[in-house]
Amino acid sequence: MKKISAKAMPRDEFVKICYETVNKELKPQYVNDMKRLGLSCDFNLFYDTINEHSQRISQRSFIELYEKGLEYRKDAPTMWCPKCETGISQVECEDKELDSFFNDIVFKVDGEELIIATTRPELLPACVAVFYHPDDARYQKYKGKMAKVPLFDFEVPIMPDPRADPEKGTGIVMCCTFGDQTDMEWQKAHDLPIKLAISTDGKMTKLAGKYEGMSIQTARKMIIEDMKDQRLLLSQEPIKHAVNVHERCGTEIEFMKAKQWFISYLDKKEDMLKWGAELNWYPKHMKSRYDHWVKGLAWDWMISRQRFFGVPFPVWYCKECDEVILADKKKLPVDPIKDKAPLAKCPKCGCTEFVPEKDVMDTWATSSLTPQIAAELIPDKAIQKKIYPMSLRPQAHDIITFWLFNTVVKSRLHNGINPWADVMIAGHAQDPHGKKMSKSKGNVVEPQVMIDKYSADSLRFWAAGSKLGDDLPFQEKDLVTGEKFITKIWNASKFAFMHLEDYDLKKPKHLEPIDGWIISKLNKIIKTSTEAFNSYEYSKTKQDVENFFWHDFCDNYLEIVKDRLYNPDLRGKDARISGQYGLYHSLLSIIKLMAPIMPYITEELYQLFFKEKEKAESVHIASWPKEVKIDQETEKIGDLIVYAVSTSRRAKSEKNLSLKTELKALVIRGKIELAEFELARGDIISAARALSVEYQKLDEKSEADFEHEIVF
RNA sequence: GGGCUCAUAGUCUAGCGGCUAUGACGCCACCUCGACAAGGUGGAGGUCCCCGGUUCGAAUCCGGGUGGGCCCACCA
Repeated sequence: MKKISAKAMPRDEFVKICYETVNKELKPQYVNDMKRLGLSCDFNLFYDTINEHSQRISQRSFIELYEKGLEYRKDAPTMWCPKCETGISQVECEDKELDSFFNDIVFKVDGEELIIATTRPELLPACVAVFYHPDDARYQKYKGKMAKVPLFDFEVPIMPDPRADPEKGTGIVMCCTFGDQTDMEWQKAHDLPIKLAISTDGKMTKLAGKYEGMSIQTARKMIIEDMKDQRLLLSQEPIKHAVNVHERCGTEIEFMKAKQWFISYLDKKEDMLKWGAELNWYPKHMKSRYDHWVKGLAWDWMISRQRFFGVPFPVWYCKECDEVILADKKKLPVDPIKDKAPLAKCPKCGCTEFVPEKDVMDTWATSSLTPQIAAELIPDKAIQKKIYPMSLRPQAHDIITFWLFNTVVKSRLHNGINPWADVMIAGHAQDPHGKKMSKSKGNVVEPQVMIDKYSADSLRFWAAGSKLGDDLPFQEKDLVTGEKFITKIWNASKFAFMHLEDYDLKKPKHLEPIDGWIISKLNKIIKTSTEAFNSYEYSKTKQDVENFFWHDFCDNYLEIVKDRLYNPDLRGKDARISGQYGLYHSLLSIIKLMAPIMPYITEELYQLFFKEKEKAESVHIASWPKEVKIDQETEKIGDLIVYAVSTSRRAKSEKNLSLKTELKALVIRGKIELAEFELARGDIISAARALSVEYQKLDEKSEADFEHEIVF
């Protein structure tokens, strides 16, 4: 926060401060944040929407669309903050509940009283008409008549219009050209005169007569007082109503008239729907937001803003005839305020003086070009072609209607193609109560603080925890889960590496059933995870891998394979190699599957051990694990081992005994053949700590798959 | 007011026609098992928001409510 006002200095100076803030403070901070978050980018290449490169492309876009006849400039109402004295866009507004009064004031028709309710009596001098609903019987008699405006004593027509709500106030409404959105629609629809009662600095204009120069609030008060005195104000009803205020200063916004630039696209709604349908939406339902937005479009795209900082329009106007003079496309970017127009005289009238366009483009006019801006960072045209159109736009759902939509529009208008194939729409982190985080509510959690306190991996682990597109409430305690996962995978890897020191990557002559079991289960996880990632369902991958790692791999597999790894003399060398094989491949795959979600810990483990055995320098460029085959028979034997182990654990736990307590005898019944059981016997004895293990085959028709008896 | 979406243990979440409803945090009991007590084993805790309907069978599908979220519109 610089706490400076653009009004207090020349534009040059203000813009310079903006540049310096962006380049020296914000950009390094953002880049640092992205690196810490673990974003994998080429940080030598970046754009911001205000640097020369982006300005050039943005201005070129403006010129090209103008040449295609897709842009025009005309008078239009614009939202205006009288305090900041600037035009503002809709995104800069917010709703605020304010106390106000419905004032019943007296208009006169042929000497008779006509009562109209208004919250804004100060706009009376700008009154241009009075409306009632065409079906409202009460007011039919006024059709075609004139109403005399109180205090100001001029007459305005009384007309029917369906936008007048019979239920509101007295059911009859006054229209002041720049009162609100509806007032402006009326102005357009009935071709009413344009009257401005308020100037750009929020003061009453000379239209207001004796109230000229007063602030809006003072004028409102004075007019109410005067009407009371003259018995023109019948009553005041206090109401609460929502008004649009400028989010920075909380000032009620006004509407002003100004010349604005538009991109003409309202006639392309059908095409827009087709363009949207050609995108692959993840998740699918997000497309409706796009469709709904397109169907509801009512205006062309206004791209000009009356602000100081932004991409300038590459435009001058002839001082005499207002002819548009465009910049030379080869000399972009230009700032018309500083630079000279490319012509000596106006081609239309010959005038030699030009007026620079002072407005700047709305930020979305430039942000909508991000695919082109990014692609053109690389000079090689062949590579540019590879990059644009792009494969994916990742973004959140709140800006589908502007960032996503506008980008599609620009790409189509310029090149006739969609900017990307897929769009992945994520949800938002919310506060612990499911509310949107916002500075004004004071419920914002800074990711950097959480990364400092926990880690980027934990934060990412948490963020990957909800379904794509769903919002996710943030609670700090949820980051503990990620921390625990990191510790667990560190410890499990430490154990694995210890036993893999002498492993030469060879396949064992005979694969023990539990080793085949973990590999087969692993293959299932690889399959589902790969499918999930391909449709951007990262939360499914996260959950599958988490469960597989923690329960199948750590709780069961490691405990069972341990004995063979520690005691090659007792269990045989090849039994140990079989364990090493299962251990190596399952852990490596877990690390690879988890790498996109927890890039730091997985890379650390890869560097510590796997790098010298595998070809790739980093886990993040290593080949994605391939599924081999799922072995149902081996899985059945493995399941029986796991059953035997967990059933003995439960028995010990129920007796409050240590898990290392030895069992005198363990009887297991299952559906596998005795010969198959013999392959599993060794692992069961060691993992269950049973002195003797007996197997009995269950009848195929038996309801239970497994049974057991335990003697302590 | 409109669109989309969500509702599952104290909290967060998975499942989206058929197992005893998943996992995590928290809670309780027990356990120093040669990776890990930042752990292990087990346990308690749920009218799967409400009301109807379809179905042999609904947390899951359909209709109607209620509540949350985001976006849009309104705001005389």
